[in-house]
Amino acid sequence: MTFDAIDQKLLQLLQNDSKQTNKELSNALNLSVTAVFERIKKLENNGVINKYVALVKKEKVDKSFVAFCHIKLSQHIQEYVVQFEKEVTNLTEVLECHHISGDYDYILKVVVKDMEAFREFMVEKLTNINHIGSTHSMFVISEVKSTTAIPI
Amino acid sequence: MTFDAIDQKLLQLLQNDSKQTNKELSNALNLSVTAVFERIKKLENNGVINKYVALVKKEKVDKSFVAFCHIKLSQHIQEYVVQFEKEVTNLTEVLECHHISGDYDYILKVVVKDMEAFREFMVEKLTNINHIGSTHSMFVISEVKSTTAIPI
DNA sequence: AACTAAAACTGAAAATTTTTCCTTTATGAC
DNA sequence: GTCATAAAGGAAAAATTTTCAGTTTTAGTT
Repeated sequence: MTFDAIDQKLLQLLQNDSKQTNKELSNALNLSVTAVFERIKKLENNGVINKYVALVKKEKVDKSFVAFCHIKLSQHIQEYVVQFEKEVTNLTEVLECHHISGDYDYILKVVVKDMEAFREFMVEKLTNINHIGSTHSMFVISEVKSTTAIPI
Repeated sequence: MTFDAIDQKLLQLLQNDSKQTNKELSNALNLSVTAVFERIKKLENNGVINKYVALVKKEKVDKSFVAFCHIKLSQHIQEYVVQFEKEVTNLTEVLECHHISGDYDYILKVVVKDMEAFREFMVEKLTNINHIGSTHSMFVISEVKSTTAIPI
């Protein structure tokens, strides 16, 4: 699909606050409520808007510790790759897993309570997955920026 | 604040789909609509729920290229740190910036159109920021898992 | 320039949801 | 048992979403 300037603005607004009413959006965009409604539905139907979610502040739910883990597989057999990706996806502590270029195969973003919980996660969950060759972890000292808003 | 099992379930539900009506949530939780409403308001007021956002599929807005950039500052003077963090925060292509332990000072998640756009981003924006010592980029080959839902 | 079809817009009405208000229930302290 | 507090439920009110019918705009064709 194709976006005009209004769609772009609308996506920006919704990426920052999806609880705005169509009336508020219609004011911001100088459109009628119905026009806003229809544009949003179109963006949803075309899969541009994927889902709507509540973002939880991790400190408030006692998950303040964030780490990035690099992982290398022992061998790059397809079977191993598929199994690793499946198992890592099932770990709720792993918010993100990306297959990347470079020295390591994957980078994971892991969220847990504290360093001790991270140790447990590594020992009991992550390294229990088969075919992991080596890992290298980096700990987040402070979160400088974190947004879900894709530039549009 | 303190969470009971219902709050936890509620947060899980809202982290996965914030567009569910209170009636749907009340069914899932075996509660009245009002009770759900009040629990949500409490979670919002206590800052547990930070915001509600629309998640956009990056492929649909022509931002399919994701890279992680490691950055080392030339010197760790506070002034340099503050300035770097401020400037990097203003770059819309940078969705995340974390100050981390390890060989590098920061890790960034960058979203752009393609490799060519990434090159431009590096040359014209990122390395224009003062006090950057060195960088090292890793490109995402495939996104194995990506969620905003913190385990609760 | 006039015509047509499609897309986008508008305002009003209908349907649904959110929010308020008041009553009831459960829990723990005295 | 009584009181105080917190959580829950139901019903009504307020607000929002969604539908609908009709109009305007746009783009392409003749």
